[in-house]
Amino acid sequence: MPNYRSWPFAEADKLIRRAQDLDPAKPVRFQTGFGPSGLPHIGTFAEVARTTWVRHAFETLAQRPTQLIAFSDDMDGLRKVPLNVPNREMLAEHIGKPLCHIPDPFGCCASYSAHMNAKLIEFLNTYGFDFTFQSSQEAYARGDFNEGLSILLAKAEQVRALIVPTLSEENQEDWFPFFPICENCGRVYTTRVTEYHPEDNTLEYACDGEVHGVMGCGHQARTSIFNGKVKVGWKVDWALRWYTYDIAYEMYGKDLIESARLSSRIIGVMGKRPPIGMVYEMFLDQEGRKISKSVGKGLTVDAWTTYAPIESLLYYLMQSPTKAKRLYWEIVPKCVDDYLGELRRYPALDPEQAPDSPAWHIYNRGQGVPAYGAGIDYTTVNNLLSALATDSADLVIEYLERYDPKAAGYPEIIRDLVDKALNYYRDFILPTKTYRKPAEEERRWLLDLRDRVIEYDGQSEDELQAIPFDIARENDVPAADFFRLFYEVVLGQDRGPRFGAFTMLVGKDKVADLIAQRCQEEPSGS
RNA sequence: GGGCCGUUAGCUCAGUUGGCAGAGCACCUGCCUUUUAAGCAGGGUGUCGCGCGUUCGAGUCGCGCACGGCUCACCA
Repeated sequence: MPNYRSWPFAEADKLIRRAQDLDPAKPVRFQTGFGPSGLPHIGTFAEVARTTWVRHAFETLAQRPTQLIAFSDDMDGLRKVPLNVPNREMLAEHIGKPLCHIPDPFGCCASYSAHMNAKLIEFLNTYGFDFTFQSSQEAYARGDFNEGLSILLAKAEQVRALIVPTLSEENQEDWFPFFPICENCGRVYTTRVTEYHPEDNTLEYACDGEVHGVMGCGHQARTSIFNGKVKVGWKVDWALRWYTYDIAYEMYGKDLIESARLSSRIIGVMGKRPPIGMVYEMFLDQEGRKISKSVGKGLTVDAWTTYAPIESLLYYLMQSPTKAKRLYWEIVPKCVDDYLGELRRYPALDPEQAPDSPAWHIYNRGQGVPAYGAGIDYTTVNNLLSALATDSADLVIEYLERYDPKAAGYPEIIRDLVDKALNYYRDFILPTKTYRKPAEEERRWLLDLRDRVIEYDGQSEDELQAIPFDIARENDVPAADFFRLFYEVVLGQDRGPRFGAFTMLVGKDKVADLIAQRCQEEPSGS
C-alpha cells in the first residue's frame, strides 16, 4: 500500500487500526457536532471539509463504506440570549429550556433550533458536502439513546467520580449526569436529581434551581430517563453519542481537548472505546484573537466565496489544520494563486504522488481536477481590474486573453476569477474612487484628446498611444503628468492601462464619451 | 497551574522522507527614443528564538530553556 504523507492519510491510517474490530457490514462512522444556539460559521465549514477529506482518504485506503453524521445539540438549554438574533425579550422568557422547545425568534421555523438546523443543512448543502443530519432531540425521542442511558444510570456514581473533580466546589455536591426536563415549566437547567432508580430506569427530580436569574417552578416528579424526558450533561452526552452510533472518528477544536479526554473516559466506563480524534487549531482574526461565533469578526465563508473561488478556501483549510492561522482578507489573493499553482502542477504528478496534492483532496479524490495551464493568477486579474476601472467581465477577459493567449483554453476558471475579482472591485474599490475635476486648461487638453480619438480612423494601438504624447508635447506638459491627468479625471485613479491598447479594446467612442462626460461636469457643480 | 500552537528576510509566511536557506509583498537600480506602466531585467552578509544532544551532515529529529499567543482551569 502506498505511503501517503498528507495529513488526511495520516489520520486515515490511525482510523484503519481503530476500525479493525468494527462490524465490516456497517459503514465506519465519522461525526461532527454543532451547537445550534448560533448560526454556522467558518469553523463549522472547516470541520466538515476536513472530516470529509479524512473520510475520503480512509475510503481510498480501506475500501470500506463510511458515513458522516452531522449532529446538532438541539436538546441543549438556552443559557443566555445571543446578541445577534431578533426578539431577544421573547427569548429571555425561555432561558433554561431546550433549544428545540423555544419559538423561532426569526418567526419562520417550528423552533429556535429548527431554524438553526435548517440554516446548517442549507449551509452544508450549498457546498455539496455529503452528510447525514441528526438532531439530538429526535434521537432522544426516538429512543436511540435508551440503551446507553440505562448503562449511564447504572454507572452514575462512576461517571460522577470522573466529572465532579473538574467542577467548582459549589456545584460538586448536586451534580448528576442526568438533567431532567421539568414536565411543568419545560426547563432543563433548573432541575436537580434527588433520587435515581437504575432498576426501572427512572429518577426523581426537583425543579428548584436557578439559571441566569430564572428560577425553577418548584415542581417535583419521578420520570423515565427514556425517550427524551431526560438528557445527560455535556461531556456525558458526547460519550453517549459515540457509544450509541459507534463513532470511529471525530475532530474538534483545541478548546475541547479536556472535554474529549473526559468523554473518552466516560465511554470507557460504558464499555466501548472512544473514536480517533484530531485536534485542530482555532481561527484567529487579524489581531490574533479567536473568531467569535456571535460577533462578525474576521472573514466569513460567504465573504470568501463572494470574492474568491471556493476552492481557494478549501485549499486554505487543507493547509496545516493544527496550526493557528489568522483569517482576514489580505491572505486570500495569495491563497488563490497558490491554489492555481497546485492545479498547474497536478497533471505532471505521478499517480503515486497525486493523492498528496491538495487538489486531489479538494476535488473528491482527484476526480475532475480541472486543467489549468495559463499564467493568469488572481493578483493579475485584480491589478488589471483596478487599471481598467471597468465592471465588464467580457472586457477584462479580452484583455487577459491578449496578455496570455493560453487563458482562452480555460474559460471556466478564468471566468470565475474575473467574476469574483469584480465582486471585490465593486464592493471595495469602486466606492473609494474619486474623480478629480479638471482645471479649465486641463479640460481643453482632454477635450482635444477626445476630438483626435474620434477623428482617428486607423486600427493601430501605437498610433492611438501617440496621440496623448502629441498633445502633451504641444502644450509643454511632461507626458507622465498628462497620463496621470487622464487617469485621475477619467478613471478616478492615479494609474491605468496603456492608452492605446485600452482605447482599442474599450472602443474609441466609449473612451470619447467617458472623457466628455467627465469634462462636462462644471467645477461649480451647477 | 494543565494543554495546544508558534518563533525563518523590513512585512506575511513556505520549507514535503535530515542533504547548498526560499516565495509573495515592500524597497532599490536599470530598460523599452513613448507614462508614476496588469511590463521586462537585475538587487538578500537571514545569530532559521537560545542551549545541549543524535548524525558524515540539523531550519528539519531528541531533551531543556526563553519569549509570544491561544485554550481550559464557570457552563454546555
